[in-house]
Amino acid sequence: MPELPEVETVCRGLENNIIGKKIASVFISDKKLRLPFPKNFSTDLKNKTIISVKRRARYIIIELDKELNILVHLGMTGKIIYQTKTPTPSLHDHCLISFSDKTSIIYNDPRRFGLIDLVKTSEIKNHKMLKNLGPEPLSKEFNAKYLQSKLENKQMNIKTAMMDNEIVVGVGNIYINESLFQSGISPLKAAGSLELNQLENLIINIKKILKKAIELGGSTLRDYVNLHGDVGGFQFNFAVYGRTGQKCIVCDGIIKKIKQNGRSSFYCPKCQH
DNA sequence: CACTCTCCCTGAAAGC
DNA sequence: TGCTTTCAGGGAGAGT
Repeated sequence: MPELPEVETVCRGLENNIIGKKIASVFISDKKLRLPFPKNFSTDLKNKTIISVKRRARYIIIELDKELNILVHLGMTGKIIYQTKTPTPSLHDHCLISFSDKTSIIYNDPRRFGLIDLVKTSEIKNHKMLKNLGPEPLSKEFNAKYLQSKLENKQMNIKTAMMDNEIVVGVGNIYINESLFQSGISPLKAAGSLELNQLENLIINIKKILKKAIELGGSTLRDYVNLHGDVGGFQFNFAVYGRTGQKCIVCDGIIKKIKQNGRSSFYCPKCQH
């Protein structure tokens, strides 16, 4: 499941491989992703050149010439695969962009939770999916004072609050579970009840974990983009995620699994308070 | 306004 | 073994 580090990895891979290339042809499937493909998608893209690849939250923004941008969200199961030979669309391939040098990128997404849209440069900031997003987790803007101001008086549990994209973007289920564990904070704790130093600690751990994951993702970047379309050697050793019933790695507590707002939370009841 | 629930979707895994 | 059920989860929008 692509969380922010994976999206960042994909962006860097695209940056290294498709900048300056000219789009020769575009194929789209007849199935719709979270939203249908924009009208005239294929014809609008034809003969455009890739200028840059950027990321905002978990969205990939592929900038083209003529003030046009492809907005991509990988959802749960979306993948972008770069190929140097002419591909034929296979199962769950929903968008295939071929360049004039015969290379291509393929968007594959079995569950179709992903999203592909076309946005004018002047309209990016006001795009429905982007306009209400909070700060990037690795930015200076995401600090304890800021977080305290957003969480004060909130009764909602801290875990759910941290997954709210208006508070901070790109902190998915796995990473918030791990970050709360590293911070010794129970996912059940009311968001507004945390002390400033606890928030500081939580933020440090979120940044640390995300950075580490990006580093690991980055190290296998070449494989990811060019060969298999999956993250090969990228392994994160989770302390709590998916470890229901197993022993805590720091005390003799047993990892517990609960549901919060329809999402699984994993924590050690003995060392997270 | 604050918060929770539902839905979208397929495939892997668990249950029977 | 094979069928059925559950679960996974990002994010918008509906519901309370």
